[in-house]
Amino acid sequence: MTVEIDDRKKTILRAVVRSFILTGKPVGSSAVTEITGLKVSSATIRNEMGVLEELGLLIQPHTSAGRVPTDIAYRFYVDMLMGQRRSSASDNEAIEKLFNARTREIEGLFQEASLLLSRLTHTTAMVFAPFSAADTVRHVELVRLGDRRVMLIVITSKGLVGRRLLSLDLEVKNETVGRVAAHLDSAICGLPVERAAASGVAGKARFGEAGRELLACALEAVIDYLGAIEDRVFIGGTANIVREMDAAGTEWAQVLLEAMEKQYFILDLLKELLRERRLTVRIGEENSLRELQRCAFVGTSYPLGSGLLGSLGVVGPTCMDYERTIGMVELMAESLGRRLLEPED
Amino acid sequence: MTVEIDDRKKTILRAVVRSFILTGKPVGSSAVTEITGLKVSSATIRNEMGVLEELGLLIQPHTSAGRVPTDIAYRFYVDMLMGQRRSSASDNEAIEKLFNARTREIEGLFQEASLLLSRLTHTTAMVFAPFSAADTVRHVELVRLGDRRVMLIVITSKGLVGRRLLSLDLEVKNETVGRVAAHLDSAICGLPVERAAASGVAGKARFGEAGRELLACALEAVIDYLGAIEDRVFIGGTANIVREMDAAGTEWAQVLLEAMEKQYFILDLLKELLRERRLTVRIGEENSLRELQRCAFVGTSYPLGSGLLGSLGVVGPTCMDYERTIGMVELMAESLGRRLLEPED
DNA sequence: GTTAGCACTCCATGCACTTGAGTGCTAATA
DNA sequence: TATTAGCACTCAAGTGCATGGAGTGCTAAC
Repeated sequence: MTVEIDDRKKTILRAVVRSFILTGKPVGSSAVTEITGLKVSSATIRNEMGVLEELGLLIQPHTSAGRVPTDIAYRFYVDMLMGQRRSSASDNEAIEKLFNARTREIEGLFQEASLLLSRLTHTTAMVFAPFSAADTVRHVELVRLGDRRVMLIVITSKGLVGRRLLSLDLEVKNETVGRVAAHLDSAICGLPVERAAASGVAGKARFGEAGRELLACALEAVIDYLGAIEDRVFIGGTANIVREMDAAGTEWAQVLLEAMEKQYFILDLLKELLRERRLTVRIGEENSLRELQRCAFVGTSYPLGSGLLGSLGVVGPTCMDYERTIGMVELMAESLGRRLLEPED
Repeated sequence: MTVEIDDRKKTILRAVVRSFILTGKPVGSSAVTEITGLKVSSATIRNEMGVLEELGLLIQPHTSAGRVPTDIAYRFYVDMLMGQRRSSASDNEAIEKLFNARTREIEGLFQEASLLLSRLTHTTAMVFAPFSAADTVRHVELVRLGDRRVMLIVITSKGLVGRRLLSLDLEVKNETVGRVAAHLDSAICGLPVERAAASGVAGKARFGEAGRELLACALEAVIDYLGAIEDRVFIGGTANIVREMDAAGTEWAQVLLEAMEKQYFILDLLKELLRERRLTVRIGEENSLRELQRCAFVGTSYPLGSGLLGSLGVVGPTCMDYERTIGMVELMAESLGRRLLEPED
């Protein structure tokens, strides 16, 4: 049962995978002879390819066609046959350019990272930035927008900002809003979440009915914000789904696009990477998400500062250029991490 | 030259448009007879359709096929033939449900509005929220994230929040960051943008070299933020592009998806709506954006509070259900506006 | 173990043919 | 003068069939 995969078989398999990735067409025995330069006839190659088919590494779309790699073959290729991870100087340059702007909004940075990664790899890229576990409140601000409408802004000790729109039953005056804000700010600043609730309501007697409503409402929203994990996913290059997937039909592309739009769906995948802490390649049915079982996923994690990790990855066709894609993902993770950390760390 | 479009021609045109929207197939003369119930033979209908074709309202895909409406026909339909704008009770309910949550992050509100609108209309929806013209600074906060990394947070009088990541050349201590923040906050709070720059740098002598660098850097970022118009576009339902456009080829869908990803591209379109201040329908080549010239666009504006306007719209195939789409867009604009304004306004 | 040779399979292409939907035209009709 | 029945015509789409070619599997010889 245990058939040895000798060097020649490896050479042949490598040739089939590379050729198929390049052309997208089934690879015949004579093509393999040509590519590999092996000093054997196509008949010998055919025999070998027959064995590889029995091993489940190759399949024929139909009897008289060339061979196509299976998911297992891609896995074998990535694990054993792949060459050096590639990234060209111009890619490096593009990434450098992205990161050397001195000041920039961080959301924009992640978004552009995902767009650039998708462009460089011709896939759909996603960058996950877990902003969870914000421990204490640094500043609370209330902004009156109308008689019954107030905006709450929370800044946490980690520099996260939350906004909530509060709709009140009673009208509040500008002055009341200011007093409630000051009270709230001084009452709960620096406190851990679990104690904020109790401290906030203390001293509420000082306010009128409208003020008390605002205070309760704002406090609820603060706790809600702190409790909710504000994880953000940035997705770029969704257009590439259509380009790469037209072979598999438009229906398929649509399903994938919908999955991308429901970001929480992708979230689990990216969270797993945080646990893995190293480059991960999932090919075809290795993906637990059904939507991705016809795709390949390449992802890794990156340091986000303060010991936290983020993750990023791309989704593309199983016949992607693994060397390049893996190289790009690693390069982007490294560059992004470097940008977010102090040089000294 | 001026051929009268009499009632019968209108009836026929209406039937062709409705049938084509429903089935997507060219409409023949006998089908029109059946739909309209006109007491004339199909030959008469043929004659009339011939005239409508000469007028540029109908075309035949090929000689022996039925007729298909042109963009001009859709325009005529929307202007003259369309029935009541439709919106069902269940649609109303879905929108109500979206808006009756008491507290909610405003970004999330816009995002979900675009998703819901896209689902209800089977199109790609976009909601534009112009947060520009933030006049004064309400609060400035600096958060130290590392030795040379500080996050700047700006809150404006309108409740907008800006974040910028500052990378410094010199190391700063926590205490310095706090002092600089306090100085900056008291110096520029409440000032209009144009005076913030001058006031901020005053008194910088109090700080050490690192502090002065931080101050300069932060001030620059504040001004940058206030100057930059933080307009946001929320897009939902991009998957529908693929579903609706498969007839027109995948290449087309890809172009449109890319345009959606470059949001600034869509921005001009949505900004125009702010000037129009009423429901706008652009069919096919009426769209100035080349990417949309095979689509129809339906959009309108909505009140954002403080006299500001936002806009929203959908992009779909020219053969969309105009009654329903227009109804939905209007309903959503109205509901969103109502949610954002005080009931009293 | 390798190879040449050959029969075989199956896809793709092109061609001829049919079918059906729908038109345009014309001459008769109300 | 508007309408209509009738008919010839057009064209897309589907079907059946022959052909070529790419590629395989098998076998017998090396």
